[in-house]
Order: sequence, then structure tokens, then C-alpha cells
Amino acid sequence: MEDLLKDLNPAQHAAVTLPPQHALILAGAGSGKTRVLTTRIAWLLSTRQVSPAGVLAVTFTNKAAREMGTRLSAMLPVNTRGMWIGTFHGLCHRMLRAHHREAQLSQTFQILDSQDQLAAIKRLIRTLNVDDEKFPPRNIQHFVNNAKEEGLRPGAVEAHDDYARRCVELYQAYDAQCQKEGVVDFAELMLRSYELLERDALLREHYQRRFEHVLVDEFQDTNRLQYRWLKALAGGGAAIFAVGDDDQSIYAFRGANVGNMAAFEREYSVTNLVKLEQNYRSHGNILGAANALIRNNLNRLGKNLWTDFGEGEPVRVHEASSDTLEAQWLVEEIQALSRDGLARDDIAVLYRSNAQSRVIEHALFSAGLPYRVYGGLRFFERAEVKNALAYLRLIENGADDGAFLRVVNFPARGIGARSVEAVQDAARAAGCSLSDAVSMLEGAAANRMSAFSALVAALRAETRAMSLAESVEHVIERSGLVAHYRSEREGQERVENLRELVNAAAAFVMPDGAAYDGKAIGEDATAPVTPAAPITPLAAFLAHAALEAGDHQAGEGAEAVQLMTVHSAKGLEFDAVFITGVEEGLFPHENAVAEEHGLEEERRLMYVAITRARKRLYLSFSQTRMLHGKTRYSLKSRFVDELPEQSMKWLTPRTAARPGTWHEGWGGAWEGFGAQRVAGGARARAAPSDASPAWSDAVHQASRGDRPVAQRFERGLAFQVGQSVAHARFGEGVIIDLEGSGNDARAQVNFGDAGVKWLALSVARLESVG
DNA sequence: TCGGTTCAGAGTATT
DNA sequence: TCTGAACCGA
Repeated sequence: MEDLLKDLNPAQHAAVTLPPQHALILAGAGSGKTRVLTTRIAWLLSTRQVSPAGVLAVTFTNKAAREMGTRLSAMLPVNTRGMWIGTFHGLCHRMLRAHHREAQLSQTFQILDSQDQLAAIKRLIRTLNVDDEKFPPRNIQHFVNNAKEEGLRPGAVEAHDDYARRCVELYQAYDAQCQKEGVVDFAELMLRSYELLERDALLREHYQRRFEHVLVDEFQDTNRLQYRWLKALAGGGAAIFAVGDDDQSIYAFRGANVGNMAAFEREYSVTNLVKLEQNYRSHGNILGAANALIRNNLNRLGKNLWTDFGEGEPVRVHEASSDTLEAQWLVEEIQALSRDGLARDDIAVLYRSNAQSRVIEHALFSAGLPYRVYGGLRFFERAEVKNALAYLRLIENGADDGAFLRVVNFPARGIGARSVEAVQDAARAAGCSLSDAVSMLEGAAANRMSAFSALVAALRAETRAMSLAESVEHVIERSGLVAHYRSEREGQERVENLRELVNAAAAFVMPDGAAYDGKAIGEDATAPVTPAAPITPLAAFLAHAALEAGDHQAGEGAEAVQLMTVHSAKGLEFDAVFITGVEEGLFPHENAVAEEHGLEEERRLMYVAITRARKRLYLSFSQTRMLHGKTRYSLKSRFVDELPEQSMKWLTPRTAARPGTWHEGWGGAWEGFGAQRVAGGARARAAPSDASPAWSDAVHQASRGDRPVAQRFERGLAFQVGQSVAHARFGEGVIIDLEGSGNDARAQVNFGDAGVKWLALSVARLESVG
């Protein structure tokens, strides 16, 4: 046990050995968060304060859960498989499997991933004859997921207008469809599990008695439902050990509620608050930059990172005149780092949005530098894999209409849209599943459709005695999938992926079987447990495929530069980090600037980006960037100005802090960019000052329709793209686009702080600057 | 039933 | 500019 605590710093030590009470650990970036979390569990176990069954540790990603398990078993000779360590969704799934009856779920229920969910909603919208222009499936999907993440069933959603009421109806219909088909989406896993705990007192008390210690990773990322779920679970006196960093809260857009941290502190009267501020990752200048930046956020719980690594190198800043040149500089710098002996995979190139990767990839590719881009389709999301899984799902659950529709005519077997509609009509009339409706069909189409049904039935029967891997193998062959892809011109990779699915099945280990047969629910004989609800290996494998979509692409072998968004870099670290496109409108993103609290979230995002670097950090921005087919003119990000001068080194002539004459020294740079001129400047001059209410009318979003770009060239006070201007209210900015002419002339101006605006030149008073 | 064309939209993402 | 999805013609 002494060994466990040996190398902990005082704060870490304090956190690990806190009494069994609620605690909030503010864990700064690189402060040894995971170590504290796992050591805490190990310490509780080894001091016999709790048995493995009494611990529940929850994370957001499978990767984090796996890491926790691995590190724990490295510390203690404990079998982590019996412990409740997993993702929120994974643990909810586990609970629902054990109590599917109490949760009113069929024993064979399956999980819809986001893709499946969207398909289900599209199908619903079509069956209900709803106008998908007015109710885009994507919006309905968001609506449903948001409601569920707020813990709201259709009846509880407030709808004040017809549109919202219609959305609620669709939500209700969607839930009914899922229930009928025996499928649950991700949010439903959480909500069902929560409702189960709320509704079933015996069950709730059982779990409350069982879990004495509940540990939560990345607490700042929890949404309202997850917070309530934890509250229900720990309501019986369990100690919640919440670890998080409000400064790294970057997932508000997917429902995360940073407020949960403060709420937790308040509601649970948390007296055990430990700040982990010693950073073991970055050199001083990098941390100095991070600290200075994040200090600009209000409403922080408050933290300041420090290191005893020394100052290290300064943060380097580079200004390019175009995105292409930025990428070119990047390549040269990376080559130089490589020459200095830095491994390529210790270098990361970060960007705010995925679209930025193209230019960078192009430059890296041309230079012959190996790189790897994070993101993209994952293994279980691939079409061919999903097709195979659809057959498997039908074997497991004949009511799964989504799976039925996906493969009823794939590979093609002459079942057209008309036949499919016929089964759907029959199923609707009889209130049964599509599979069950097949036998009700008549006519020519009935034969082919029956043949498909017979195929599924045969697969079900034939695989009954087979192992999981044998079943998968059998299904991909006998369904015709392999043959189909083999005959396809570029189907080789798809066939390989199907083979890989067989391997995945062979390697699949049943997730702690005991948990599913009810026994592990506690040695407590009185436990309110569904009597033996064994899950088949196939059902477990399908759940695994949905809950863990797999790696984001296999590592490309060769040591490669890592390209990714700032979001996906969270939790990672590299010797050298390039943060590219550090420009107003891009980072902070213009959409975010318009959102409430958006700017602070962007700043946290920048904080996350900065703290990824161990030894070297580069920031780069460009004066122009090709975006949506147009050249955009940008200002450097305000975040650059928030960094401490003494920690920085400018690789290009330093531009003044905004607002100021940032374009100094680049005076003539705009020529050659084909800057358009537009008439109207004189009018702008003549317009009344914006004391009148007209100024707000002048600021509007130009709609797609008004196209014709002014081609009229006038002498005098004309504006041009790339020009620096000042506005009484919005301050200084750069014209990034011009549209219309005469009275309709508008300029789109990037004002930095004030965001990107369209201004009618006949009304807005714009002054030329510089 | 496929393949080409057209059109809108383009921010971050785990389960 | 580029992509994905929807649509239409053979």
C-alpha cells in the first residue's frame, strides 16, 4: 500500500486518501488525473475500505474505461472484470440487461447507434407522411436526444407552438416505434436506466447499498441526465469522487453541463475539494501561455498550473499570408524538427475544424511526409460491416425493422421498392413487424420476400449451435455479402473488413457474464433481480459493436505526423504541437462567438490545445484562407493577444495587438487577390450616425438569393475585400466579402471581438483604416 | 437499378 | 471548393 502512494505529490496524495465522503477533484491538464482516480480505487481496495463489488467508476469513452482497468490491475492483483468500471452507456446497458423486464425491454433488445437512429427517424417521417423539409430528420434527432438528455419524455416536454408540438408528437411516435422493434438509442440507455432507478425502489436501494464508492471521470462533461443518474445511484450514502476540469469543458454542444461541477459542490456540501495543479507535461512557457489565456474566462472554479520543468522554449508564433503558405511553413518546420531527431508521431498538427486538414494534408503529401488524420469512419460504422450486423440483428431479434429494411434487398435479390412498401403496409395494418408481415403478402413479390424470410430463419437455425465467430462467418457467406463484394470492382477492402468482423467475433470476450445472469447483482439473496436473463454471445457482440464502434482507423504503420481537431486531441500529449488557423472567425469560430458563453468555450478549447504540448508549441495564422470556395480575409485570433509576451517568440514580424493597425507592413499584400471593389462608400459616409435605430437593420444575414456582385467600379471611397475598416459600434475589422451594388451594397466584415457581420453600406458608417 | 447530375451546405463528437 | 444526399433518366 505504501508503494501505491509512494510517488504521489501532496495534492495527489491528499485526493487519493480522502475519507469516504463526497469529493471534488479539480484536476488540471497533465496533473495526473487518471493516476489519482485509479490509485484512489486501489487504495480503497487495498485498505479494505471497500470490496471490488462496492466500486463503480464511470468514464465517457471506452478508451478511458479500458485504461482505468489496465492501470488498476497493474497496481493490484484484482480482477477488474467483476467491477463496475465502464462508460455511462456501458454501465446503463449492463443494468438494463440485468433488469430488462423491470425496464420493460424485450430480452433481445438491441442498441441503435446514431446512424441507425437517424435511419429510424427518416423511416418514421416517411411512414407518417410528414414533410421532411419542415421537419428535417436531423433536427428531429437532435430534438429527441436533447429531450432525453434533459430527462424528458414526450409528455414532459414543453411545447409552446405548433412546430414544437409536432416535434413532440414525432418524439412520441419514434419512441413507440423503437419500443415495438425492441431497440434503444444511446440516450435511451441512459434515460431508461435512470427511470428504472427512480421508479423501482427495491432496485434502487439495492444498488445504493451495493455501491459505496462512485468515481466519475471528466465530470465537467456530464449532462443533466448523467448528473441525475449519479444522484440516484449514490443517494443511499455512497461517496461520490468527482474528477474534472472546468477549464477543459469543451463539449457544451453535445449537452455537457459544466454547471454540474458547481452544482455538485453545492448540493452535496462538498468539503473535500482538492486541486491538482502541478503539471507533469509541459514546460513553463507553455503553461504560462495556458494560464494567461484561461485567466480571461470568468466563472471559473479557479486553478493555476505550475511545473518544475523550467521555462523551456518560447511559444512560437507564425503569420502567413495564405493558408497554403501556412501549410508550407508547417511542413518545413516539421522537417526541421525531424532532422533534430523528433519522432514524427510526437508531432501533432491541430486545427479547429476538419475542413482545415485538406490544405495541410496536401502540403504534407507533396513533401512526402507521412501523416495520419484522426477521424473518419470507424470499423463498426462501415457499410459492409453494418450490413453483416443487420443480418445478425435479424437473427437475434426478428422485430428489428431497421435491420430488415437494410438488408432485405442487399445483396440485390429482386425485391424492389414496391414489394417493400407492400410489406410495410401489411405490417402497419396488422400491427406487426416486417418479418411477421411477409407471410401475409400475395402475388409475385411474395415469393422473393418469403425467400428472404426463409434465409433469415435458416441462418437463425443454422447458427444456433455455432460459436460466435462461426456464426458470423456463416452469415457473411450464406447471406451473399462476401460474394457480392468479391464481384465488386473495388470490393476487396470490404471483403477484408467482413473477414475482420469474423476475427473481431473470435476475439470477443463476453463482458463479465455473471453480471448478466443476475448473480453478480450482489450476493444479497433478496436482491430484486430478474431471474436468470442470460444474454447470448451474439446479443453481447451486437451491443459491443454499437457501444464501441472501434478504432478510428488503424495506425498506418509508418511513424506519422498526427493531424486532428483540437477536440480529438483532448487527453493526448505530444512533444511538439502546432495549432493552426488561429484566426478570428475560425478560432474562435464565428458561430461560437454568436452563442451564449461560446467565446469562453472557445477559449477553453484553445487552452486544451495549448496544454497538449510538452516541449514545443507553435501557433500559426494566415491573412487569407480559402473557405467555401472563397478567399476569406482574417485577423489573427484575439487569443494570440491574450498570451504573455515574455513567453512568446514571433517567427514573422510581430503584428500589433488588436485593435490596431495589424496590417502594418503588409500594405500591398492585397493586390493580386482579385479584390472586388464596390460602390457605396460615399453613401456610407453620408449616412446618419448609428444613433438612429437603423443600425440594427443594417446588420443582417444576407440570404442566399441576393447574389449579383457589384462590378461597377467607382472612384473615390470604394471598399474592397481585405480592406481594414472601423465601425463605431463594432470596432475595427476587415472586409471579407462584398455583395450587391448601389443601395443594396453590403460588406461582410470580420470584426474580431464583435464577430462577422453583414453591413448595408448605405446605412452603416464604415471608416477606412490605415 | 444503377449511374450521372444537381443542389445545398459546409463546427466541434462520444456513446 | 468540396462533399453528401436526393433525384432523374435509361
